[in-house]
Amino acid sequence: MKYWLMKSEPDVFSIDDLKKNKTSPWEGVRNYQARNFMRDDMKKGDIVLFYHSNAKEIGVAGLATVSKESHPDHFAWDKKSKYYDPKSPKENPRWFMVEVKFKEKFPRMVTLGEIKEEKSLKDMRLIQKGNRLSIMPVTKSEYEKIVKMSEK
DNA sequence: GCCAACGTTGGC
DNA sequence: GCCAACGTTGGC
Repeated sequence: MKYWLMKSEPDVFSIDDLKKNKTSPWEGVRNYQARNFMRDDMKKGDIVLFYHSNAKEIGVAGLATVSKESHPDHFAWDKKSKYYDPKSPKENPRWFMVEVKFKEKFPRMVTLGEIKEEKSLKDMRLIQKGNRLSIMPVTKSEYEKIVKMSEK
């Protein structure tokens, strides 16, 4: 089993939205590296740190699990979708997505500031300079540390 | 709203 | 294949 961090802008889709919907497709990823993680490496049951970016409060808001493995992002086929991409035809889809399922909302957010201050998390990809990846792998120990931080 | 750091596109 | 121009991400 693997661990992941997935970024979402809470104004668009927050941990509360996921809680309400129970499951959600992770549509709209239009970056090859992030796509490759979803398409090739994410397996059902993997755990996801749900991260709120571009918000008043930035950080890990809770947990989700992968409930459906990679399949074509059909929003790319929908001309009315903001994720429409004519370069991803049905016959040869370019973009893929997984489905995630709500697991829990942390009693309190583990903020980006706290993550930056925590020495044992200094190697997290999240806080490497210039990293804009919206989906990235997280180690087991990083995952466990963040869960622990959410508890106090 | 600003802007640094990327990633993508397209002309050559 | 190079690289300038452009678009996006995301913290502040």
